[in-house]
Amino acid sequence: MNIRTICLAILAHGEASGYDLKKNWEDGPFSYLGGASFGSIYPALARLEQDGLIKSREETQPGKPARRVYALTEAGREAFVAEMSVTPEKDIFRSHFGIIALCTPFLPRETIARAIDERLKQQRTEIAQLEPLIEQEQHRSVGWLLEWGIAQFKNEVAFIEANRERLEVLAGSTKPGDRREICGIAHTDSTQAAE
Amino acid sequence: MNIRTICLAILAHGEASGYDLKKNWEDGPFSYLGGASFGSIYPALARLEQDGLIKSREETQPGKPARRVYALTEAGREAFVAEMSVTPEKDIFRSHFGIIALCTPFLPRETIARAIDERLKQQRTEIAQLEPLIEQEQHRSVGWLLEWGIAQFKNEVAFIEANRERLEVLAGSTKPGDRREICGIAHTDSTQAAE
DNA sequence: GTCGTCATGTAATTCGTTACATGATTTT
DNA sequence: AAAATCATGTAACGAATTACATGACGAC
Repeated sequence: MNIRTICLAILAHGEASGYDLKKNWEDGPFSYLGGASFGSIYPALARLEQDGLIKSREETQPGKPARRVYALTEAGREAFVAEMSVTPEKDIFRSHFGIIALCTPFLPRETIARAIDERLKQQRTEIAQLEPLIEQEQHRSVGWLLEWGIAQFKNEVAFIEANRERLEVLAGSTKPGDRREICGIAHTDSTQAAE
Repeated sequence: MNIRTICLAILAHGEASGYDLKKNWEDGPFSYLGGASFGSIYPALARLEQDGLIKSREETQPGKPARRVYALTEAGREAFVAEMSVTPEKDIFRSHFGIIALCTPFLPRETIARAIDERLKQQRTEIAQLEPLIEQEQHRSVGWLLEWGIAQFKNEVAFIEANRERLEVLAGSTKPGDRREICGIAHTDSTQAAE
C-alpha cells in the first residue's frame, strides 16, 4: 500500500487538489495512515494521471493561485476496487510509545514517566477531538469507525492508568548484560546464557 | 523512527545476529511495527557498528554457518535512551482494512463482505496466539502490553460484529459523482457543489 | 513588514525492497 | 531429490523525505 493507493482512496470521496490531499493527510481520518509530503503527492498524482486512473482540470479562483483539481476516472475507480479486494498484508502499527513499552526494563524511570504522561495527554486530546464528531450528520458513513477509534483510545488510557505503577517499577530493572527473552524469538546463542 | 532505531530496541534485550533480528520482525511483538528485509537489516547493522553504537563478534557453530553476533555498546544504549526520550511523532497505523472502512460507500458490497470475513478471521487468530502467552513467566515484563493488545483486538472484533449489517448496507451506497465530505477537510471547491 | 495560507512543482538525498549470489545442513 | 533452515551480504531499483524555488493575498 503506497501513496498512490491512498490518493485513490481520498479521491474516491470526490474531487481534490494536491493541496487538499495534503490536508487530508494532516488532519482528517486519513492522517492515521501516516504522513505524506508535497514531494511525494505531486509526483504520485502526475503518475496516476499518466496511467489514466485520474484526470485533472485547472480551476482559476479570484485572489488565489490556480489549482489543479483531480478526479477518479472509471479505470481509476476499478483499479481502486481491485486493490481493495486483494488479501491484505499485516497491518503496520509504528509507534514510539509501543517501542518504549516493549523496552521498559531497559529504559530509565524518568523516560518512562515522561512517555506515559505525554501519551495520556495525546490520547485524551484525540478522544476529545473525535467525540464531538459522532453527533455530526456528515460523519454518518464513518460513524462506527469513530466509535471504534474512540473506544480503542479509551481502552488504552484505562490500561495505562491501571498499570502505571507496574510500568514505572519495571523501568531500568534490567542492566545491559542481563538476558531477557521476548516471546522466545531472539538471542538464541548459547554462549551468553552460560556467562 | 527507522530500522536502525528498532535494531537498537531489539538489541537492548540482548545480543542478536542479523538473522535473529529478522525473526523478531517476523514473529515477535516487534513484528507489529512493520517488516524489515535482510537488504535493510545488514546495512543498518554495518552502519550502527561504524557509528560505534553496537559491536560485533564472530561466533562459529558446528554444523552451521558462522554468525556475527551484535551487542549494544554503552554509546549505543545512551543513543537509544536519548531517542526514546524525545517527544514522539504521531503513531502510524497503516491498515488495508482501515482504508476499506473509510471508503465503504464507494466499494462494492462483496468487497466489503470479504474484507470483513478476512479481518475477523485474522484478528481472532491473533487473539488465539496472544492469549496463551500471558501465563508464561518469560512474558512477565510485557504482560500488561499483551493484555492491552488482546483487549484492543477483542474490542475490534466486537465492533465489527455489532456493525456488520450497517457496514454492508453502506457499501456501494455512493456513486462516483456524489459528494461526500470526510471531517470537512477535502474537496473544498465550490464548482462541484453546484453541479 | 512579517507571518500564515493558498498553491504547485523539482532536485538531491535517504530509506527500504526485491532480486541476486553463495553455500552447508537438516528435514520431508 | 527437493525443500526448508541457517547464515551473510551486494546491486538495482523504487519510494518517500527534505530542502529548494516561486509567487500572490490577507491578517496582525
